[in-house]
Amino acid sequence: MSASREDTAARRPGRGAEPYTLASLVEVAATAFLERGYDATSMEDLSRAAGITKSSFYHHVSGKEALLRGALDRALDGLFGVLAEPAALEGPPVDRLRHIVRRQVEVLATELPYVTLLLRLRGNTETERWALARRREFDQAVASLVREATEAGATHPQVDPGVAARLLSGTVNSLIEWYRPGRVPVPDLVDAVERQVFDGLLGASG
Amino acid sequence: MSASREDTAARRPGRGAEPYTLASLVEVAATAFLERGYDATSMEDLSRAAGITKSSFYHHVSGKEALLRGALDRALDGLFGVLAEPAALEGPPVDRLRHIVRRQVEVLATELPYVTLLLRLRGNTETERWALARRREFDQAVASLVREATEAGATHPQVDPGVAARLLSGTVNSLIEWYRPGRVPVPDLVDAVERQVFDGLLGASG
DNA sequence: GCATGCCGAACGATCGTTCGGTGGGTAGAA
DNA sequence: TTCTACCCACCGAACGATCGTTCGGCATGC
Repeated sequence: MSASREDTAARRPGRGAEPYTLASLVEVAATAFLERGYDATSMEDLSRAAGITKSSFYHHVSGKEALLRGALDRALDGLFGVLAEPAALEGPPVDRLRHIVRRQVEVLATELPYVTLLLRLRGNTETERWALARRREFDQAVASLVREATEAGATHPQVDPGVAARLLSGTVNSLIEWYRPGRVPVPDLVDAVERQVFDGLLGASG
Repeated sequence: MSASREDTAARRPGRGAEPYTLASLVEVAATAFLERGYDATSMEDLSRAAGITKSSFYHHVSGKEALLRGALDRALDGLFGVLAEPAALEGPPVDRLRHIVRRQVEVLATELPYVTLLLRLRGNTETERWALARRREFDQAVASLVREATEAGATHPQVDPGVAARLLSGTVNSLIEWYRPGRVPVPDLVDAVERQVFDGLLGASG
């Protein structure tokens, strides 16, 4: 019975506004980090974006690193969720790779601020290094698939599979540098990236 | 006779070590920025990397932003130098594009720390916004070439040329995320990127 | 009356930058 | 050669500003 505290979670604050949940503040933070960068964004900036003072902001969040951690968690959950999908686990390597690339583009577009934060990490703190390690796991899963596809004779034999995998990831991840919601429809983006990655600029399936 | 001061320029310091030129300190700084990021790198870090104290460091450099400016200048000079080469100005659009991509990879590999700094800018200061504007010029020159190639019927007609150009730049620029000198021979890298960009993973030229 | 959301003020730490001084080497006069 | 004046790379210490974070108090609603 002493655990009845959880039932009253997500209570409204005094005024009629929406409550400041951790997730909502992580969203605010990630959006700000996307524009100015993590280091260059102060807690003053974040609290102002949330509409409260800096000290009030600390009433809801334990610190700056917790916001980073929350955002990175969300990004990594999205990416690893793709790897767990049935179409990413069954079938010929090339088809599985194709599915992962398409879904990864969707995740990048949908979770843009979070994934951007993940891809810009430098590994300066323990939290950053932990996230970088998990991100490396994801990249290595994709690299393994590229290697399998190469061994199956589906790709350029002249290009080192490791290098090819890095260029593949680089192409997909470069979306964060220019894509912004609403400009290009996500389905069009998915198709464009798939063509560019598998067929190149010149095109093979004429 | 009061102008004879210039003749004694580039004099050696007391000890037999090499002098601290602006270019040499920019190199030290860019290397440090590459690892930890610009904001996260302190002047204390830089001076320690140069082997002198922070105050001595300021004897040779006017400030942190001057180091950034120097590094960005070097990166932009390298990139625009590629655009000025004869092979980038004459011939069919696709051939010119191919040459630019190949040379751009070489510049990225050769000037890695400087270009990395350029590609990670957020536009927080006036200097950063100036460099971003010049970088946009470069990207637009490449985008125009992609558009020309598309109009000549050399590329996928289904993909928007603007998106294709961004993916192209993204693929090339993603090198800074993983390439480090000595791991992969530059000529191999150039070939791999060219194939990936123009023919894709699957390959078109049998 | 008590918990909770909010705030102003201030904390210590660290940042980029400045300043006064010092020591060794050099050039010029004796 | 010796003396002297100067220059310049170098340094320790401290500056003001800003950072992330903490604390004590005020108001509101159950």
